[in-house]
Amino acid sequence: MLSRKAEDYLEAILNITEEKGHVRIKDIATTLGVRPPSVVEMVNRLDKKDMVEYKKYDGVTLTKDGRAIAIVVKERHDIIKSFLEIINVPEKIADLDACTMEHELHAITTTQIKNLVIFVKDAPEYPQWLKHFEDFCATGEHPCAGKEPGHKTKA
Amino acid sequence: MLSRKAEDYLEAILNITEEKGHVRIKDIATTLGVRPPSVVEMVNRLDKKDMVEYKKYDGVTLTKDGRAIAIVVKERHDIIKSFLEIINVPEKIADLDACTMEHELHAITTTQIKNLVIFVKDAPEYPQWLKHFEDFCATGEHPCAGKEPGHKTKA
DNA sequence: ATGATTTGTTAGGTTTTCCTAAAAAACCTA
DNA sequence: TAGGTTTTTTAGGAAAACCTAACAAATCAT
Repeated sequence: MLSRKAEDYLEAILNITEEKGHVRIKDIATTLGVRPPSVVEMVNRLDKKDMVEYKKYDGVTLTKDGRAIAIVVKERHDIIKSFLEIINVPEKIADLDACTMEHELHAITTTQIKNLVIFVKDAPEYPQWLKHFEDFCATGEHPCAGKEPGHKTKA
Repeated sequence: MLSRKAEDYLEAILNITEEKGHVRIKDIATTLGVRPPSVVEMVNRLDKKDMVEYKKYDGVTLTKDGRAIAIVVKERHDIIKSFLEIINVPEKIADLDACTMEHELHAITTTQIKNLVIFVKDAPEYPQWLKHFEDFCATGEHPCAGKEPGHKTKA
């Protein structure tokens, strides 16, 4: 198993690869907000674990394994970010917090968040409950409170 | 600022205090799945930061500051766990993953998750959309698909 | 093509968090 | 209370991430 940080590096390498085609130590350092020597150290470790191929003074490339992990992490990131945006967390904060949550969640949890995202995005129309949720966030009142017969707190 | 781990220790100490009244090194070790020397080390550090009071061979107690932090973390934990259970993550997994998520989320994110939880729990009745979500998880089909006029993917 | 600049690497050091093994204190029980 | 058990503490060490400072390689521009 890789550490969170190792996963972060792989994800960054994937992103840079997709954006620029080839990955320099400096790019990784900038992306992750660390200094070049830290990158060299981690890249060496990832190389030892066959997650990247790395030759001194040359670029870094993901191996099949490394790429697979990077893609999984990135997908988790996107799903979590989508979920956060659904509940009206601003985009930038959603992106940041997705970075925190993208590691170490149980597969079932990720699946359920994913289900919720798809449930909302594939809905025939913009869901009523989300409109209600927005109202609720704004006013603290249930838009449909008092209209219903039963008035229990949860099932 | 405290590290995640430091927060975990404070939370554990709070929980043990509430359950047992007084906190032994061994209890913390068992709760967190670490060895006693690790606990002694951390407790010393927390003592230096005035988060706990600790006297050798005697118990550990939270200071006002330590208690305040522990309570915040625990509340976040409970909110996140509630949210996960709403989207049908099993209780034990929800509890575990809440441990991961309870640190380092932006205040806005926590607030929005909290809003969602309250929105559901305070609803006049068990929400229709959650029933639909459950159906969707089971079948992969929107219960109301095809019934609506507009058929767009999201707003 | 050589000197300056940028980029990358090495060396050495720090902090956090964990560990094992061994010593010390506290505790129980006969 | 003496002996044995449990708990706690100390000592010493390891791994993961990070850093700065200094050196080396590569690149660029005249």
